[in-house]
Amino acid sequence: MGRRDLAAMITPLGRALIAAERPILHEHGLTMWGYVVLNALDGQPAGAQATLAAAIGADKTRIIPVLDELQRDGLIERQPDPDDRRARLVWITARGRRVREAAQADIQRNEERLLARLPPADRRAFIRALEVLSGDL
Amino acid sequence: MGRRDLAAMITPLGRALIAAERPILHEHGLTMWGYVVLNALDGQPAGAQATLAAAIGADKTRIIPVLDELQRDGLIERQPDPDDRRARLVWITARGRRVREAAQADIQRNEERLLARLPPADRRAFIRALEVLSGDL
DNA sequence: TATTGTTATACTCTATAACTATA
DNA sequence: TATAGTTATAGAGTATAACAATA
Repeated sequence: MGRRDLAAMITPLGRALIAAERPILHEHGLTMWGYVVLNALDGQPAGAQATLAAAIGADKTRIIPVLDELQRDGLIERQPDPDDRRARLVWITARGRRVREAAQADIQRNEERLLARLPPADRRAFIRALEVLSGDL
Repeated sequence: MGRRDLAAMITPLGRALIAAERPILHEHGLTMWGYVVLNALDGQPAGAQATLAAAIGADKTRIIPVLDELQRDGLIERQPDPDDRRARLVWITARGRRVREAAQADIQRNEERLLARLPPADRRAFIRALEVLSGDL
């Protein structure tokens, strides 16, 4: 009898990680999609909403309520593109960066507790493998 | 700048694996849930539907159409439990076992192509880590 | 009264279609 | 005519509520 299917191991693990993230994000006043958007915007120059949607693999209609909320909370800003007034440029604010970093610190602290169950070498190899395999999806 | 979040790497990877499985399962006449059910039943003694649902983390109502279809295709059988006639015992048939094994062989063959991108040591460590981390979810 | 399996209903998430304003 | 953003609608997937049979 061989190994279990990768998907059968990875999918529940991903689900568990998401479930663990949810309350942490909530403490920082973020939704999952809000956090994804902040991660995509941080370190990037201002771009159009369509560009952002494509970058995170979401429908353009999907992110609109997310952007509305992030803007209301002062974590991002939006402004019509002077070169093409159909488009709206989006960028992260200083406050958005701080919130994103604080949330990520808490999330990764929690993930470290899970990773602690692995021997150090396996743990480093696991991260390396994930970086490779999730490289170009 | 540190590593990416585990969930941010694992979730898209899981999604990609599921997407790759779908057409393979279709060739074997299986749905994703049907395959999950066959995997849960194989090697197990006949049990009640509620037990099965709990084992795969699904709602008891969720699996009913799945069981109907698997039974129609002769991959499982159902019979009222003589000791508690409210319950219906479910078990996999010989044909169900053959279909499950054939599907899994194709699925894992495909997964191996993905894993081939990793150095052999990392690849073994990755599987080991997944087995550990997905152990008790 | 509680539980198994079932069906019917409601809810959540996501994608598609339709609208506006610009190009 | 086509495209960016938006809104409204519809679809898929899932969970919740209600029911019949049995305990």
